[in-house]
Amino acid sequence: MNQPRPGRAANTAQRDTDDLFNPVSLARASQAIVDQIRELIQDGQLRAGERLPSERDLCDRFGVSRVTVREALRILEAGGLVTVKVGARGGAYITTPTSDRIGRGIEDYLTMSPSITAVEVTEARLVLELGIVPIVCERATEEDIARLLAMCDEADAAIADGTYTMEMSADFHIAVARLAHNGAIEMLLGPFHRPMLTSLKAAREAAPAMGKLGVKEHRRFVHAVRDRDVPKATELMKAHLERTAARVQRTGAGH
Amino acid sequence: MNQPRPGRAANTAQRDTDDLFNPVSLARASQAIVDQIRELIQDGQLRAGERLPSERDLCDRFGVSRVTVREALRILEAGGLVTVKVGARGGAYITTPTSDRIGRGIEDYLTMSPSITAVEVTEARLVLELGIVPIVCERATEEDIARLLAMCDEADAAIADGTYTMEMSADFHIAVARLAHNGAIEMLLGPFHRPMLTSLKAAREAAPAMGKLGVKEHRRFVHAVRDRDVPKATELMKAHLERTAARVQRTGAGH
DNA sequence: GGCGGCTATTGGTTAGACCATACTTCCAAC
DNA sequence: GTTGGAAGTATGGTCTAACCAATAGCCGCC
Repeated sequence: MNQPRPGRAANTAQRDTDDLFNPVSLARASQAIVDQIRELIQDGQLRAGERLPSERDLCDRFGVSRVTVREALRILEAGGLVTVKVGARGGAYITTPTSDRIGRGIEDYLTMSPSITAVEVTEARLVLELGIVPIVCERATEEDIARLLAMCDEADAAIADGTYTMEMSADFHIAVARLAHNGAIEMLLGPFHRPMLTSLKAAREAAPAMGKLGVKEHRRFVHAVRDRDVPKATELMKAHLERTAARVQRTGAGH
Repeated sequence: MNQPRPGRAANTAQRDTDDLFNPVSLARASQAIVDQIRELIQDGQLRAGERLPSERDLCDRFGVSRVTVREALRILEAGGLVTVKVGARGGAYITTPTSDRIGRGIEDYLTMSPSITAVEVTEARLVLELGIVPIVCERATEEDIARLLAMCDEADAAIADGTYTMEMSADFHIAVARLAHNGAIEMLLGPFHRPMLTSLKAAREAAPAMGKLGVKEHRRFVHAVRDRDVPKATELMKAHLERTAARVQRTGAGH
């Protein structure tokens, strides 16, 4: 187990004296590169918009092959830390993670983790959507409220047409979340809607009547927000969401 | 622009008849592979624990080189959808994303997105931590409460030693969140603590006194939970968090 | 019966090559 | 002079072929 150091490999910063329990191998050069670049970004030594050296340059600097550098870039790209462009003046540009990309990860987790039940997802959503009501009541501008009411009008029209969809309801809730004017909350709440939609679509018995009642509740909620009536808005939203939650529970925990 | 089909490349499922607007190149074979495998996972055709074919097998099946397959695997791995093991019987195993990995993404977003201020992060945390109080009061078992009290005891001891750290406070809050017995909430709340810690550490004037008061508040909160007194527990947690929030705000929005 | 080494499988990495893309430059035609 | 296109160049995307490293499982020796 302690031969004269076999191959190439930038792992296990080898120490000759056999002092006990030395760290045991980083294994995977690409990950080491990722860590290094990630740290540079977090330290602010690389800022959004800046361009990393070309892949071939990075090979020289890190002392690895292009394949390895490219794998590192793929990982960083998957994490939303860089975007890669082709062509002259192409390369890896530092970028700040978008809520979309992170949302995808959260959504994957909510959807695919077997330890997360639909009931839990619903509950978490309830915590978030109720929690923001006071903030929304405080910050919503007249334009914000007008926009929400317009959405209600559209929804009513869609119901009359028979073209109302669950997506429209989800859009309303997302629009409400946006009124908190808090990017962190928006990012957290966004990913909940697709999993909820699939849960609900599986359970859409009596959809038209449901939709009609839902829009009515939406509108009353907007009015409460307009009146800055936090308790009433909270109460309305709670009833609205719990009715939805009941439907999810009735359908069982399946995703 | 319509030569006899230049090279290899499995993109742009070429159609000879020039019917209008054919899809225009997937650009990046590795991404196409990722999409395919991701879909198989979401459809349930690949389940957690199952093993993908070896890289060399996948090359044959997808008709691409090993480099390309490996890039795809790196992306999937970064998203927490597979883990790759080396050696005989190694390979890519389907896994369900862990909250840790997703948390890393959220944390990156909270930390690095310039559009997210520390104030927003604090506010989002407040929404979550207050929102779960009723759930915690309902679900906390005697053992849960005993464990929280034990943490308070340890914290007191650490304060006496002068070894109390912000991490211990964060651990307490994480433990509380765990009592909601809701994986989704736990996943959302976890990532907040590291950004908060760095914000707070930057601002730790008068840390010792601070810590002492904090632990006292923790203990009173646990007592309220034990008594299933939702309003009181909420009130205590709110005061506790808002005191923290005030410190963050005083220090400015810097991350 | 248990232990140690062989072997096969499989991921990790390298090197060098070629193609596709997109920006730059420059020349020629109007 | 302006404009349009052609050549040049930098850069990512992919391929091939090979070797190294880690691991599980088998087999033979003691």
